[in-house]
Amino acid sequence: MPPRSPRVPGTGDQDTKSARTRRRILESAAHVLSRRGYAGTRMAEIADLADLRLPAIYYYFPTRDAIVEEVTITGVRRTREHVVAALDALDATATPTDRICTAASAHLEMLLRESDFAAAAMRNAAQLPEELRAAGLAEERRYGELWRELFAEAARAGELDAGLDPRGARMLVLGALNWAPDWWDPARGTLDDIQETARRLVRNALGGPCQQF
Amino acid sequence: MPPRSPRVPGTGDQDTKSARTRRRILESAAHVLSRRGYAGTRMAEIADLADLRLPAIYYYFPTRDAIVEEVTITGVRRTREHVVAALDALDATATPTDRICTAASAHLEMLLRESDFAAAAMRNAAQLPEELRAAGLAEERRYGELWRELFAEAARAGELDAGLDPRGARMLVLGALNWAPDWWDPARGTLDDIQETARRLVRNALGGPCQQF
DNA sequence: GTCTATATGAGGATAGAC
DNA sequence: GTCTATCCTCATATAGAC
Repeated sequence: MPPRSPRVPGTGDQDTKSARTRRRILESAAHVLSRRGYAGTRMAEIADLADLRLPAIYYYFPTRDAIVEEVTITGVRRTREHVVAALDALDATATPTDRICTAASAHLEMLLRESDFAAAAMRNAAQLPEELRAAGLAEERRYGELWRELFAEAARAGELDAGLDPRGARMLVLGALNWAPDWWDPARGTLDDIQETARRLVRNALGGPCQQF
Repeated sequence: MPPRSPRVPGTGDQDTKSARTRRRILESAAHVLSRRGYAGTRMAEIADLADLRLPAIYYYFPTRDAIVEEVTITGVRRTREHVVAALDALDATATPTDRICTAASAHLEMLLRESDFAAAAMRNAAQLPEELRAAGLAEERRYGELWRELFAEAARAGELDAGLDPRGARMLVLGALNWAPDWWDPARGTLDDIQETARRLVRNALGGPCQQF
């Protein structure tokens, strides 16, 4: 019998062997998915990475799409949780601009270091077949809402250049971050470097009243 | 015998029926490729779109990969040509910042309106198998060089925030643009609107000495 | 020269017996 | 959990038709 969903919703699975194997499958799938895209993701490659024989996967998941669905939804959820945690850790004196920069930094961290899940989710959303895309929609909306709110706060505070369309600006910023897995090379610069550059670039970009200091 | 390469290298094909059909195949392939990704691109879907029976494609191209290769290389080349043309049309008084904004605007135009080729090339570069990626490398490098030079000019002129890593900034900007096909919806705003937002966002982002005016 | 109908064969997801 | 079998989808080959 495949392991059931975790009893404590936010906490993750128990640590039985079965739960570990299931996790290993998902991690492998996330890895493959993030580099090969939806259609290029082969069960055999997932199995290899997870160090399993292919049919064993069917003990844990009914279909390939079920794996993809769980990976993408998890990717978005974890990213949101990570970003929320980073925002919550901010001082109450942080400005809306600070909050956007912090969110960008956390988003990038998730994408580049924490988890293939995030990369798999963000990079493939547009390529998923209709049913799968629909399954992830609620989670995506929730994360989108977070960013919409961040930009809305900045706009209200007069920290968002009034010449910018908020939606366009928000999507361009997220695109800049989401594209990073394509070119970022840990050998050419630390994660910290690129986060620093991203924060600075974003801070400039929002460009309310002159930001240089 | 399949039609030979055009006699006049820079000029594109003649307008024989054969040349038109060949073009139709490439356009269909670009369309499919840009939405489905490399592995998801089916010959049958290309054939449908091109209004041909599948085997007819093999009269024009030896393999699926040959089509993908031509689409991606063409996509990058056309984008570069379009951007170069936009830059050449600029006044001699244009600043390095103006030039970057113009390039960004032209890049976006290519991606969103001019051509599925551009979207197919940019969105799939990372997913291509080794041989295909190698085939497009020269063209990609050439386009990359153009952007590197644009940023270098800005840096020399003191128009690039000294706190920004030039490579990181450049790649983040390009990512912002390349992601646009994922979310831009012509029904929600004109191309002009998003170009305007992109130009403004980029101008802010580079953020040399204060840019507000 | 420009294509169509049909065949082949590989690779791949899934089923079922062990 | 594994091994083997099935069945399907797909790129590509072959043999012509017009």
